[in-house]
Order: sequence, then C-alpha cells, then structure tokens
Amino acid sequence: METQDIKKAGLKVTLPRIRILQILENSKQRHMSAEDVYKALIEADEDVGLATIYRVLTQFEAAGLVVRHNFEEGHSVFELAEGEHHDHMICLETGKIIEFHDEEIERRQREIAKTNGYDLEEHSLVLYVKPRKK
Amino acid sequence: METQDIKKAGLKVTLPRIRILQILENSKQRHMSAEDVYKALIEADEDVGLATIYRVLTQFEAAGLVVRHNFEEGHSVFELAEGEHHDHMICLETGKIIEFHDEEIERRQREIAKTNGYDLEEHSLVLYVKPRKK
DNA sequence: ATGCCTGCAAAGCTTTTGCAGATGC
DNA sequence: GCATCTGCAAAAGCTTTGCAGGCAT
Repeated sequence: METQDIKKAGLKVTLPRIRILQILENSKQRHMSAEDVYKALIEADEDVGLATIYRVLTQFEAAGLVVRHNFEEGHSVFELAEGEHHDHMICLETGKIIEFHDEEIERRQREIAKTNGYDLEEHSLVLYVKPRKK
Repeated sequence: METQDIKKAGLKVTLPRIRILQILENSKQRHMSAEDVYKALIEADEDVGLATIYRVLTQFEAAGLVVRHNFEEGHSVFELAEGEHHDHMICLETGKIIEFHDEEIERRQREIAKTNGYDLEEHSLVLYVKPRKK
C-alpha cells in the first residue's frame, strides 16, 4: 500500500504523493519522465504542479522508492524500485526498453573495481540495440 | 595533425575548430565539458564563443572525432576518440575517472542482446566506485 | 565570389527555487 | 497549531538557434 511506503520514507502522506506513486504503479510504461507523470495526472483529472512532481520524485529517489535513470541526455526517467536490480537494453528503432540482469557481468564489474583498488558502489549499464536481421 | 582530421570530417579548417581540437588533445583532463573547453580557450587567450564550441563538438561527435558522455545529468562531457573503445569507472569520493576495457563484459553484452533477438549497436557502462578499505 | 562559419543575443528545455497559502498530523 | 507541503511564477543551467557579418577556398 502506497501510504506505508510514503510514511516509511519519513514523508507526510499527501494526496499528490499518493497520486504520483499510483501513476508509477499503474502506468503501462515502467519508465516515465517527470513530464510523463504530469501528463498522466492531468489526464486523470488530478491537479498536481510539475514542480511538485520533481520535488516528490527526488524525495522518492532519496528514499529508495524509485530509481532515476538518464538514458538520454536532456531529461531523466523514473521507475518504481521494486524487485531486483537490473540493467536496460534500449531498441534504437522502436524505443522499447527491455530489462535484464546478468550475474556474470555483475561479478566481472566487481572484479574490475577491485583490481583497480576500489569497491563497486553502483553502476549504470545500458545496451543500445537494433532488431536482429537474420 | 588536426587539420587532416577536420578535413576528413568534411568540415572547413577554421581557427576555432583547430583550437578546440588542440585543447582536447593537450589538456590534462581527458573528459571535458563544453564549458571546460571554453574556459581553457579563454585562458589561452583565444576568443571563441560558447555556442561555437557546442556546434563544433557536436560536429566532431558526428564525425567520430570525439565521444560524448553523459556521466551525470545536467551536462555532457567530451573526450577525444582515439584508440580503443573503453568504459569508465568514476570514483565517488575524488571524482577521478578511470578508463578500462573488459572483453568478457563486451562479449557477454553481445550475447545478451542476441538472446533477446537484437544486435548490439553500442553501450554505455559506468562503474561508480569508492576507494577500497582494507 | 559563394557558401560555410562564427559570435552574439535570444530562445528552448528540463529542473530548481522563493514564497504565500494550504494541508496533514 | 505548527511544520511540512504545494502551486505558481520566476530563475537557473545547459544547449540550441536566428541572424548578420566574416572567413576559407
């Protein structure tokens, strides 16, 4: 239930926050920009300011409720932080986003960091692909 | 020689373009924002407009002379496209950028794309790390 | 000479911030 | 009741664009 998540984040349970969380949960797109969320709210006849959406999404990110990605320059997209960590594959022709997780790559990344005297804190991996021609 | 590279890109060999290429070649930092290049030119007493730097860097990117990265949201950084493809590791404490190349990860990425019915066109991999505590 | 380039200033976008009023607890 | 939150409008960054003059070939 959204209310619990918001409370756990140390934030007051307000209508805008509930609505934003619901949009992220129920939208067909898993990855939405602030503008996307804004439009979805308008369509649902909910009146939430764009500035609020930015503020709330940033708070949700800090609380670990959502993850922010910068797939392309110019704007961020947000996705609900549920389930396992995963990386993304973006089709250059259709724009479709596919999520995947590969333990071999994860392990290798940790090894590479270690080899250089570092600990891996996080990473960002995006594969840009095109439909395979047979 | 810079002149050749610019010519090969189908661009006129102008002073601003030569200067920008030289900055990228000779600066201590391999990764520079448009603003960084601008400041470096000012310091070198070269008078080049910021708009020109953006235009030229974009042209150089299209020509494959430089690579654009979006390590952090808000602004791009550019690096000279010389030598092999490589990925980046960024230290969260010092901001240091380390380049690396790992064939195992490269291979696995191609496999993952293939498994999903795609061909890998390009990818972006950034590891965020912290100095290893013993 | 002509078409590509450049600088400047203005505009465009996404995101952030100041502030006064509204709301949750 | 009080602190937090929100909407609005303005501001802030980075980047792009229009335009008139300048430069390379």
